[in-house]
Amino acid sequence: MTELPEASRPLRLILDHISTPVGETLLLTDESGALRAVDFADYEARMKTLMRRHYGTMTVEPGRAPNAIRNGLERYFAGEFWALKGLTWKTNGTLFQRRVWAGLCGIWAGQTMSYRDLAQAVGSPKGMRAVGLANGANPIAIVVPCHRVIGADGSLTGYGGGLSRKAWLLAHEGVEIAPPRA
Amino acid sequence: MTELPEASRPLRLILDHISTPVGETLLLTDESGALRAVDFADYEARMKTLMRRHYGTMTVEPGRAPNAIRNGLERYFAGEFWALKGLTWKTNGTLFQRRVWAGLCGIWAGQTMSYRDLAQAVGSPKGMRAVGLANGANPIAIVVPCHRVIGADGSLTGYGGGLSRKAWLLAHEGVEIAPPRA
DNA sequence: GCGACAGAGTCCGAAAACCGCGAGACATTC
DNA sequence: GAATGTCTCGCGGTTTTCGGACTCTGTCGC
Repeated sequence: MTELPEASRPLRLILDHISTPVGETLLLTDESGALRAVDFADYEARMKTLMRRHYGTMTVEPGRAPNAIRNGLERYFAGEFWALKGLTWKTNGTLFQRRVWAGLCGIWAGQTMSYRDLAQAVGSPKGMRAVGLANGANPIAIVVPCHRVIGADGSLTGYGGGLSRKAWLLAHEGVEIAPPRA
Repeated sequence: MTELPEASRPLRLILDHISTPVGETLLLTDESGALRAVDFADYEARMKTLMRRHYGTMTVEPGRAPNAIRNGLERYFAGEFWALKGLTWKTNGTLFQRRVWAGLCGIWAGQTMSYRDLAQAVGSPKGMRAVGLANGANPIAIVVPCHRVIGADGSLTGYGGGLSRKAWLLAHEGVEIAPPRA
């Protein structure tokens, strides 16, 4: 992981919870109010290792995320999908990861994209598998919509928070997906 | 956020219902107003898997089909069989399937054809069974009259929406069919 | 640093299963 | 003997399934 100049002082993060239709969800924000992570409560351990990889040492204390962020998520779950567009978030991944995550933000609610096509879009036509990895390393679930990437054949194929959540989110956005293979 | 090229946007479909003498019926139309599927409400699941096979992922939202289509079907059920001739529909099957479906449209109301003869007509003299499959995969019931194909011995033999509907439709069109059993 | 390895994928080919049928071979019924 | 019924097989296009090969990147161990 590249080190960034800010490393001088450990990052101070604030941990908040909200409850959503897909379960208790964690919000990690920094002192400037920017979103640093969104993940599901049952994956808290993974989120923390991810944060540590990206930011080295840091402090985490319980608190309340800015209202803009809490409201944005609530409105998303109420059906106003565009409410996530304006949220400010920061990540610290590799160049390739940032490209992928940026690409994700180009997929609107109700759309999907295959790993292959996303790989092509970010300039690594054959890197669909790598895109899968970068996707899985996305720290900001839901807001950076990694759940909108599916297999080239239209199957769900995988999601860090569990396939059922991915299915729920896509259905919520009005996308028809093949049933989980019977 | 970087501008990313065209995420392949899934097909947007509109789902409408009409009630007919053979039961509640589903109409699926696309944004251009073309018919993409007609099926019976109690077979909705099958219709969706069929759509998914043909179009991959898609979004489906309730709405109203164009009046031309609704009226066409109503007039058909009122006895004006030719009212379906002008409707525009689109399908996405294999070459063979398209040939079969095109062949179906050559059978007028009041006529029937055997699977064998239809197979011959589309250039696969021995492919009567394959014709049966293609027939069953016809997404646009009634409008593409797959119900007008019957066994070589004049029996009904099969229909995706149930034999009773096939019998009703043929009777409605004035075709005499041997009674189911004696 | 360097190298091995795993992973939220995809394409390809082959084989098998699936059927909305037909025809031929027989058995059974008047 | 015809008429009717059951059975078996051949037919041909799709779909599904299964392996295998190929690909690119981040991580971890040395």
